[in-house]
Amino acid sequence: MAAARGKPASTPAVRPGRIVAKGEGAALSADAIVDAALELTEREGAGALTVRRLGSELGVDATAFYRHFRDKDELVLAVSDRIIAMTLDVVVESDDWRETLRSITSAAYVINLRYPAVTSITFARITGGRAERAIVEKILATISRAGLSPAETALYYRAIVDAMLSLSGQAAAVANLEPAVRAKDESAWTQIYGLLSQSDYPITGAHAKELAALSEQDVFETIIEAVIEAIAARAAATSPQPAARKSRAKQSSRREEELN
Amino acid sequence: MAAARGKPASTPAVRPGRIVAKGEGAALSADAIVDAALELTEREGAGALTVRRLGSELGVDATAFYRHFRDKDELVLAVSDRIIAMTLDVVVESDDWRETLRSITSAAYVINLRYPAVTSITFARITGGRAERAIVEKILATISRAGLSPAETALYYRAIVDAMLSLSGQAAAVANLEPAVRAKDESAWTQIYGLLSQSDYPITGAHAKELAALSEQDVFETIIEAVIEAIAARAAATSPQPAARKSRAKQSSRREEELN
DNA sequence: ACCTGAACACCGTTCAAGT
DNA sequence: ACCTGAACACCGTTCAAGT
Repeated sequence: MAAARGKPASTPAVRPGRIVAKGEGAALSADAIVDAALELTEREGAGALTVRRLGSELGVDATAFYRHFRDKDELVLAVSDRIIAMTLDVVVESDDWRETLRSITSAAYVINLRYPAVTSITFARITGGRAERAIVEKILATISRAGLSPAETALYYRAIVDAMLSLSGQAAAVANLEPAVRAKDESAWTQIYGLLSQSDYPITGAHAKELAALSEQDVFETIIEAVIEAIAARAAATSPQPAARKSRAKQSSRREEELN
Repeated sequence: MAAARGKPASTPAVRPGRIVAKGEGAALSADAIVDAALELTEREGAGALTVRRLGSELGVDATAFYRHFRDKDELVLAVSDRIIAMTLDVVVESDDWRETLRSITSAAYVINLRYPAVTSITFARITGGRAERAIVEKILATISRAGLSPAETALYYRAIVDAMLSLSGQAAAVANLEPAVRAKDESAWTQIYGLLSQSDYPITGAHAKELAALSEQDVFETIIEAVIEAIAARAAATSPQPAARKSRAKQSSRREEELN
């Protein structure tokens, strides 16, 4: 809608010629397209992420896109890698590997939900890009500090990452729903499950209020915490220093350093 | 392709008239459309689940569909509820609430993956249907047996269900990829991450072989097991009978009955 | 009461043509 | 070297018309 070719009426001081309405005068490039895709999808939601819409946003024909990306899939993976880069930017490293994992996973969750249109398409994909390689190395290095075997380190790496990505994907899918559909689903615990016959669904009835009160982020953190605890339990069970066994209780992160 | 109107050449003994090629002569109905959607999507994959394709499969005009469902979303939720019913059919109840949760979650995972096209659309949705209400009641009843407070029962219900659904959705999204794209992504641990510079990505290099060897189902079970252990740990920490504290070690399921 | 079929407003993508 | 624009083969959905 904004800068469609042929009606630049609302744009003041339009220069003549072919490449007129291009935002800020930047030349079309892969990076400029990724920028526009991020900005457009955050501003207008999942429905706006089309090749045609991107073209009109950048003031070029829709098909100019194919000069810079093989197809839409390649663009979406590039955008995803940029989102991972943003995640890495806000991660806080800690001496405690548990705290570092919490920082990485919650940063990923929050930032993925700023871009649900992209997240819902890429949460089961591999970008292979620079940021993805960096976050893989960082998560593996963090889990390695717990002291598991290589096979268990790999298994729990995947457990953490798949939980983080799949729950982000699920929350993103909810965010992408049309508002009316989303409202219907979100009110289910009070509007559907809260009104069921107590004799047919007694346990549901007994928990409907508590279920309605939960936030998606609480659930996310509960699952991540369960996986972190599983790593700690495995580490304690296989630790070469039996003295470290009783680190179950909360201690100051100073004390944890000895384990890393 | 199969029973498209106008070329019933391959179908023998075709009756004349308007409602000719309708499969098995059954009248068009919501149930028949759900049947056809399940069968079609399992046989031909995600791309086949369109209103037009469903019409030609059933030997009717594509838009006849709108006589029985408000829109495609309503159909997809009805199909999803049928998939939940299939899951309930294979669940094995155990005296041990942990075993019952394992049975429910792994049944859901396996059956969801038989219908990835539907699962990838519905894994973040609420059907509100009969089967969904039954599985909600069953999972809540099972977790209740662990002896948590109502608030914690609700929290861990959501943790188990969200993990189960979101990981099913992620695996389904992978299954829906075009074969070439899927093969590229699945070979990433050997083709991309296995070939990185050892000096830039030392930890990744040290774990690439182990990462490539993991199956998605192993990861699924690891996450579910972590949540089950978290429930058991909370139950042990808040148990009214301190004698039950040492139920950590594996015991015969006979003994567990006392806790339920 | 139920089904048909033309039509609408979209998609991603290809390709010959322009500059 | 890069962009244009017509065209292709699709989508979900609406609606007046048929039986």
